[in-house]
Amino acid sequence: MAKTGRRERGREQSARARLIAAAARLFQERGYAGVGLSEILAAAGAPKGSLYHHFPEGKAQLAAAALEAAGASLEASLHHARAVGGDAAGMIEGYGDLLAGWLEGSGFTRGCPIATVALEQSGEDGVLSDVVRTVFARWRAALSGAIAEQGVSAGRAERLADLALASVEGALILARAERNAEPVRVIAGEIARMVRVEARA
Amino acid sequence: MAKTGRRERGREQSARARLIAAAARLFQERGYAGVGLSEILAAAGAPKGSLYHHFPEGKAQLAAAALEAAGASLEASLHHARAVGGDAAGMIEGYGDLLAGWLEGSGFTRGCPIATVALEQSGEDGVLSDVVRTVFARWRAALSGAIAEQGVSAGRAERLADLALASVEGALILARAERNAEPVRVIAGEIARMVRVEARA
DNA sequence: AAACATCTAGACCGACCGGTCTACCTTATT
DNA sequence: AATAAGGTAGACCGGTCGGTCTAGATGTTT
Repeated sequence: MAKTGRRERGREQSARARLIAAAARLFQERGYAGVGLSEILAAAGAPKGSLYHHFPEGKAQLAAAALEAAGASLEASLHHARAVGGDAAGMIEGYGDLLAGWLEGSGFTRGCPIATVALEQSGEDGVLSDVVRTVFARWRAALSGAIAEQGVSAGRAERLADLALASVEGALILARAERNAEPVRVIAGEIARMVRVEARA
Repeated sequence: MAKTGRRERGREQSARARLIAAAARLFQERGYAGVGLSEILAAAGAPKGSLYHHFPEGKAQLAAAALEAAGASLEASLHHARAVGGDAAGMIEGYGDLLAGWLEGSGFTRGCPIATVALEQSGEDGVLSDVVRTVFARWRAALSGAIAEQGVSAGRAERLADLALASVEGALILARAERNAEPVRVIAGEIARMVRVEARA
């Protein structure tokens, strides 16, 4: 009656996990439409049968799982950055540093793990749009929660969280285009400074 | 010896112009890889022969022309917003209003005309990356020039221009995901306020 | 060991991809 | 009228797309 993951006992990643990881990385680099199944399969070292066994609805379902995983991972990093940085401003700085590091470490191919796919979705419909929405909502909640705890009103905290999120997302676009991660750190620092001022007031 | 456009005498757009306009719109909505040539051709009402006559290097060359055109158009709007808004802060607010309006008017399918394509390019190579880089550089120059004219030091003006550009770009991502253009206006207003404070100081 | 569900493996499919090529139509030049 | 050039039109091509399907390997349960 066991339900999940009773096969591989910790030694290697399951095919499912490898597919998610490969898809997340490739979609992050070149977007949903820009990556074919064959490339994901090759990167994951899995045949088509495995893909359609674990994700019967195909590419879209795999992408949804990949975005969810990437979103959860970044959310965890956000909470971690806050614990390390001490306050909300430190959280924002840590967030910027983390992403700037990813960018440099990957030769400027890996920015925000969901932004590219988010922008490719034009209509409201589709699983992917839903996932994107909830991931952004969770990131914003993490940010605004931390800001509100510093004595900023809830409404103002939400605005600042939006601003922080948007600024870093935008900075990632510019940084990738210029192949220079500095703007990400600078802009995150700028917003962090702004949050510190308002928290003190 | 006439060189250009001696055919259609003002009555209709040339096939070339229609191709650029259709491509710009579709790439803006769904990215480079997400749109096929056949769709662009259908939207422009042109056959393949025309495409490859005007753009011998194919899809990439058409996309480069489309991004360039969209970039120049938005740059002009930026200068216009400044003239109307009076100062750099007004320019930023006008910029945000313009894009928020686009977003709403298109059912949240049209955000930044180059961001989606920009994010799909992972390597440094390629014509498209070059075009993206120069378009961003021109937008930043327009912004930082306006800010610097208000008595802000050149270096600081560049930082603020980066911040404004990044914030609005990021806000467009969030706004599209949520199908709500408010964040764009709010964030543009926030940055405009920030610029006003620094200009006064 | 027999039966079973789970998962891997990849051949195969029709549709569509970007790109090439030839034929033709229209206009300007002579 | 003849010729040349600029531009339009779309059939056609090999390759790749996402997706389906059958077969078999791998355990697990009885």
